Amino acid sequence: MRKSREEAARTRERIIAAAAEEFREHGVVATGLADLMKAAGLTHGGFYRHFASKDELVREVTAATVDKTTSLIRRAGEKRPGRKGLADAVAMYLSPEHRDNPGQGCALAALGPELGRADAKTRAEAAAGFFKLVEVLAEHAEGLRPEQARKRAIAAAATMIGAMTMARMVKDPELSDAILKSSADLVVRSFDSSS
Amino acid sequence: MRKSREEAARTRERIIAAAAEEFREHGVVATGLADLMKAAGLTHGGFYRHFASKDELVREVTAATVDKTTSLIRRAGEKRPGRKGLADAVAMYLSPEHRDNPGQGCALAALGPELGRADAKTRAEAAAGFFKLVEVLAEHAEGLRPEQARKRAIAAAATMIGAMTMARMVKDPELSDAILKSSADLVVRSFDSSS
DNA sequence: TGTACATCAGTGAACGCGCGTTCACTGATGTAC
DNA sequence: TGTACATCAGTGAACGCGCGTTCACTGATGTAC
Repeated sequence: MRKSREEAARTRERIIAAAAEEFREHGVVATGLADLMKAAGLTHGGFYRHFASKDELVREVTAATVDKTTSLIRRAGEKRPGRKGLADAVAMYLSPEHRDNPGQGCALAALGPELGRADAKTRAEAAAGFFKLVEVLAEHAEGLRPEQARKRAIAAAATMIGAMTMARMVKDPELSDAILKSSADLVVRSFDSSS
Repeated sequence: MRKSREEAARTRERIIAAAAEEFREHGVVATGLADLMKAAGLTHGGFYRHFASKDELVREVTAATVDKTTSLIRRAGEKRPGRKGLADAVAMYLSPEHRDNPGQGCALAALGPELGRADAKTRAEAAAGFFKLVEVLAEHAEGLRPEQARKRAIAAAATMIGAMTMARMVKDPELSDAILKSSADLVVRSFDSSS
């Protein structure tokens, strides 16, 4: 039954990918290893050939997903220069598509408080992801001192994450859309140097 | 062993209070009924004399806690008129004390994504709580049309909840404080009519 | 290059444990006359 | 107001179940000569 190293490495990635989706969709604690291994097309016994514990998997998933989300946001913001790029990036994050597909989206919005209760390494990965998102946003703050840009970007990132979480919680589509729209407006406005 | 009706009613409240703290501190799924009943000074067998299921308790806890948080914020904002009252309310919500005591604080910040995955009634209670918070904030928006005030208040509430969640996740005290401070600044600024 | 042996990815059963829920029991409280 | 009986709040043991983790086993892959 032994598989080649390449194949084993691919299996490991498959487990991480399946876990990333299941965790973001149902929560970390609510997702069992058996469910998640089945989603990866395996039986649960093989899990420990790849990870020392569920916590280790959570750590790896957190690191992988926050990086991926940040890259997507960065790329969305690079298509047009300056404030327009910012608006594009924010619109992508605060889109109905992102709201309706938590399994593919931002881990900070899907798992926020749970990551806050995770072990130190996982929390550190999550925190690093948050500040990477902050950096991406800060790059779009033209005409502000770097220090000021960073402050605005921190608040903007918090707004985006809170808005996505609340938009998912509110079932009424009109109200949920309003949360996304109002928050996107605030984020873009928040980088104006005037106020 | 039978207890009087009054005492039984007090017991019920004690269970809700204990659950409210345990849920917000450790998460709903991660909190067992036995733990929570012990925290209320009872054995776990008596739980079902008061609630039909864990889900029913979650629903009641959600309704009770979001109401309580909103009242606290409202009261904090009533001490001084207008924009100053807003600043007071926001400062209370985004305080290090609130961050360091999730068990006593806002359920939306402590349980956000988990409430989004809860059953319809619980989610509705949580959503109602969110919009009550929005109303409280909107009351402080002087000089804005009601429609505009509501939009700003929605984004402000999302910012507050996201900021609290991230501030709890980020362990470095300086960075965590910066999240609270930057976000509080944004929320207060966001009600300026100029921009 | 071919052969013999060690390794180990993945399977599936099993481990102890804690989960939400049920139940028989207790005895104080509530109700009916 | 006093008595007899029904009710039911709370206890503690037990239910089946799924959890994270372990383990014996398999057979293909990797390694050594």
